[in-house]
Amino acid sequence: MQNETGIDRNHLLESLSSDVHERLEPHLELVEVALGQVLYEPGDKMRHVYFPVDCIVSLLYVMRNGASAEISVVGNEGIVGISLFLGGESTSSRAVVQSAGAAYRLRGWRLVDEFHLHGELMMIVLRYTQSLMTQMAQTAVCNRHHTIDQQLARWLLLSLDRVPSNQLTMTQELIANMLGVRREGVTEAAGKLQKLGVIEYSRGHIKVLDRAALEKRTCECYGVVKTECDRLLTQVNASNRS
Amino acid sequence: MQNETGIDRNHLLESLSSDVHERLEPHLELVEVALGQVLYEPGDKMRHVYFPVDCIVSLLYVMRNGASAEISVVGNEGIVGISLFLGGESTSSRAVVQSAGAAYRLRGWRLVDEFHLHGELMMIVLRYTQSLMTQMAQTAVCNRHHTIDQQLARWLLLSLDRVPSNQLTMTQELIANMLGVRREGVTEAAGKLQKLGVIEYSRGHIKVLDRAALEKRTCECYGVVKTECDRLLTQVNASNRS
DNA sequence: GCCGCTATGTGCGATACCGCACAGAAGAAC
DNA sequence: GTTCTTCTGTGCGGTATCGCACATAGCGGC
Repeated sequence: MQNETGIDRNHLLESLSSDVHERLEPHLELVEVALGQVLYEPGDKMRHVYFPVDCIVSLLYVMRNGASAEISVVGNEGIVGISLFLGGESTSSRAVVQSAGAAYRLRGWRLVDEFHLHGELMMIVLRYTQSLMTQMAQTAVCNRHHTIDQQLARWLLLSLDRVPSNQLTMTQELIANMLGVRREGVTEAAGKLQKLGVIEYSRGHIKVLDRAALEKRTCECYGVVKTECDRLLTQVNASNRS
Repeated sequence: MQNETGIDRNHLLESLSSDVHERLEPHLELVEVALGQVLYEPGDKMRHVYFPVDCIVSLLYVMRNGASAEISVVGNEGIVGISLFLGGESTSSRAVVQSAGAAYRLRGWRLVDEFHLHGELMMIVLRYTQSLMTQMAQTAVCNRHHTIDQQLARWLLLSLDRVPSNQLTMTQELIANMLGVRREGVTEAAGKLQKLGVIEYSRGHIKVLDRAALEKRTCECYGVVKTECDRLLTQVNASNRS
């Protein structure tokens, strides 16, 4: 947390006042997580929570037949493992690293203890919980009503928002797993974007060249999620920054 | 809450210990809500929360073009208005009555105050929050991967679980709005079920004749939601029932 | 350079669902 | 009863996506 650049830190941790921060800091462990690493499986009792710094973690539901769908995504705006303080201790989805990078890790009970001290951390993580719910809701809507083209654009934007650069390391196969569609569908949609000069990609590396064009091609879902997250999370910062 | 039958009460309220219960009871107002009534619109600052008794409330997202999709459903196992204690105060979805009936209404700030007393009510509503998230997640998955037939079965089962009888008052048009599909699609799926003798319906009244058959025809989503809700909510009752 | 693996591109028939148009049928209004 | 409205049934062409098969291309290992 002594990082001076301000870009590769976790916003949730950042927004804590200094006393809470000092209580947690000794127990925060900076770890590297690898692409594809599973932070927990459905039903696993969680032992740690993670505060992503420059990694992205997807909450993914995997069906009995192996097909999957991304439920929501967590980056440096959030925290992985909220079911710990919600009281369920496990979820029905898998948390898998979608983009490798660093995260702060904390023993679950330390967060839960701090949560129950009933201070600002509680308010902050509850508001974050609501923003996650917004994301899940919009994922449901998007899955029902929008084309792969729109969903890919939404997915790229959501990922881009959680990463410091304009590059993603991600094969079309993996994106297809997240969106819950065929890989060929992603190939086609990505091909269109590349022809238009909006993105550029090759063998698992995607570079976004024209963010504004992506925003034009996506559905309203991205905007809804973005706006609601901003509302729920920046207000936290504002009210706690003294 | 002095109801002696035990069937038309709200489980969340029921599971509170007597002292919390006594604090809230004077402020609980038993109201009737009508089919189609909107409890709040996206962005509305919520003033009340509702504890359904024998009504069903859908959380529905309505797109700019008017198309819609149900995000989750709340019956006597839950509470409408959780964003109040989550801190957001409003959501991006609409809460609309899907099945008329009774609900206990409570001024929002009373619930929030009790929540911040940090007792069992907090634990209970947080666990309920997680069960709602499970439902949202599964809605997203189901929208992506399953047929209208399966989704209709899931929807009927989820509604049935929240109502004391085996009857629903609900036109195919409304079901279609919930599922986010064409009305004709629902007609076809419902027609199949009727031919098989699983349900019986006419002009807005649906009677479920063979629940087991419905469970066979639905996707895994129903089971996941049911199991997870039971886990999250009965444990609460158990731990608080002294 | 060559091999082999993984990532991406493409074509084709099948299908689930949509959008629309309209017909019948059950109640409600009168 | 007759009329009107609402709910349900059905058909048909269009399209997005699927499932599968296979072709091509970039890159690492040797």
